[in-house]
Amino acid sequence: MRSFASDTVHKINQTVTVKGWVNSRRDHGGLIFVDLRDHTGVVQLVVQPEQVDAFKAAGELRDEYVLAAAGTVRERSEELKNPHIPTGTIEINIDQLTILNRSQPLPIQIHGEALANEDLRLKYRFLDLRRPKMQHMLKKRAEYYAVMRRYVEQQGFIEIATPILANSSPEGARDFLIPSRVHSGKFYALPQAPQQFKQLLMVGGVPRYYQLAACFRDEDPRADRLYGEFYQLDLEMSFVEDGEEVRSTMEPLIKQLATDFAGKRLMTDTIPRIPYREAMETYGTDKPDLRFGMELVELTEVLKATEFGVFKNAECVKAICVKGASTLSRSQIDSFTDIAKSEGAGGLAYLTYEGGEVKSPIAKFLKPEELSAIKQAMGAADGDIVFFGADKRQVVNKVLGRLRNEFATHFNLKDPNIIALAWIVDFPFYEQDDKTGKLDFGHNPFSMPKGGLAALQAEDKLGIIADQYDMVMNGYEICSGGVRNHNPEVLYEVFSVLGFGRNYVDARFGGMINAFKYGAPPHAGCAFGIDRMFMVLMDEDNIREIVAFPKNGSGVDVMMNSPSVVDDAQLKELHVRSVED
RNA sequence: GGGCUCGUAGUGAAGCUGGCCUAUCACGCCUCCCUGUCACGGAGGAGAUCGCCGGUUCGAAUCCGGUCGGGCCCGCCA
Repeated sequence: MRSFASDTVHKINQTVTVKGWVNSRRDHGGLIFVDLRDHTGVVQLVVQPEQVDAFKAAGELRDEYVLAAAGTVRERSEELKNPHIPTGTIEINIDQLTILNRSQPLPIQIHGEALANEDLRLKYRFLDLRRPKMQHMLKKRAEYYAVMRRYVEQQGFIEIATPILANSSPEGARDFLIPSRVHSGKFYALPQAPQQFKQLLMVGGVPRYYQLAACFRDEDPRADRLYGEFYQLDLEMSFVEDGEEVRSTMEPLIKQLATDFAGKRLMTDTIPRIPYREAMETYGTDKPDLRFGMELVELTEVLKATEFGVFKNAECVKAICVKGASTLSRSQIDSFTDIAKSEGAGGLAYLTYEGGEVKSPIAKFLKPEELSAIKQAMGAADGDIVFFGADKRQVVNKVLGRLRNEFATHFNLKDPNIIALAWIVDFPFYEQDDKTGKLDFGHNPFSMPKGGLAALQAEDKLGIIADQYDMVMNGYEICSGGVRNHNPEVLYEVFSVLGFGRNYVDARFGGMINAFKYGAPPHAGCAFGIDRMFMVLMDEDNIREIVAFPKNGSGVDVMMNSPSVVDDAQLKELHVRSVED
């Protein structure tokens, strides 16, 4: 009967068979130790020369050889116990040892601290996955899925699969296209999200739908964004007209994941709802990390009479107070200045509070009453530095928002044991392009404008609010959702504001809008980015660390060599011309 | 598409203000020794045209330009 490594500790004086990989071999000439590793851990095998065949086989072992070993579990004498491993109190005296398979010398080291380049790890992912940390990740991920499924099913959601071969959706991300063999010149697209299908399920009478849905987007990746494919916990509820119902339905799950599942503390038990504009003004971003304060403080009024040109000529002046920042060296401040410039700032003005006075290259340009008003508004004390942003409002928010984040990292304010959650609500329905001045959808064209048809008639289109909400976890957007627009007339109008006629809408979204004409119930939902949320819960800052087989940053699977060229015959069958043409 | 950054034995690092680099160290690999190790130890050995191409120079891992590849970021991600 086969035993796992970790179980053998409970089987003293029993005969066991263990199977696994050679973690290490210590050959003392007349006595050979083998650390055998399986998914449960490591156990020490002892091979004596008296067991002639086993001893001979043990002599041939190398790292990562695969073996089956049978023998008797013995308690080690006190001085031989190893407190560093869970099975260190026992060892297995081996009678029989079979080499099941051999391994070439490893291209990457899989134990120890020094990790190979990520690209090499991905090429040899099957070896990388043998590392205990990766084994733990895989197991934990399965548990994570189970927790989510259990919760949503308790809430009455039922899982329904939606098509993978779907339709191109021109308004969103770049599609992955699949040429149709049967219909020459036509294409399927892999779904960017099951958005339209899940809304159709609502029309189809499903009260609550969920799916651990694969989503496909051909956009350049980031550290927190996979290339190509990722998973969402996708949900939709019918007869819901208030997004609050969706938010309050899902909150307990996320809290449970943060606490019971990930073993962290919640920053606040009540999850704040922060309007988009407030988030932008207070944190300079719509995905604020709320584990720390350092909020943006408006100083435009305080400094409206200033004669300091940089502030005087700016549309907006704001600042953040960085506690204890006076320890920063000049060159460190310079590097933060570079960051500010990279976000569009002209420079980075600051006031240092030290020894009861203000030190700064700009202090002499400010009147004493201005300096004291700033100090008071910022709540600055000795040891702090106040950093300013003075520019167009949008630029100031962006620069200070970025700096807030960078300073928090620098001063270790991001406590990994805390999860800070927030709902960002009331997104603008439309946004204006900086350069072209053209209006476009801010978020999701399928969400309901607050106030419905009447609101869309408003003169100020930028003031129209979408019933749309995101959940933010420690500075990462982990969920996006909305109350959907289930009214065909309102939906046509939403596009009409941008100059798109009915024909346009019918052509692109005909499947869905047609359905809405046959008694669509009001509905709302959301989708959680499973991979990204898991990354945050597992304390990783690279999303590829928590995926078994991710593509690299160029969208290449370096292990399987995809994408790859295909035969001309295949292309011909799909009515696709080869690249040479 | 753009910006920044990295590329040195199988792996991870050092060297990189040009010459003493005939490129250093650790892990791994090979041979031999070793009966209580646990990342065993000991002796010896192999293994690198310093990503690639070009330039500057008496001389380039080192400086410059280009190129390829990785990473991070911007754009993009309804």
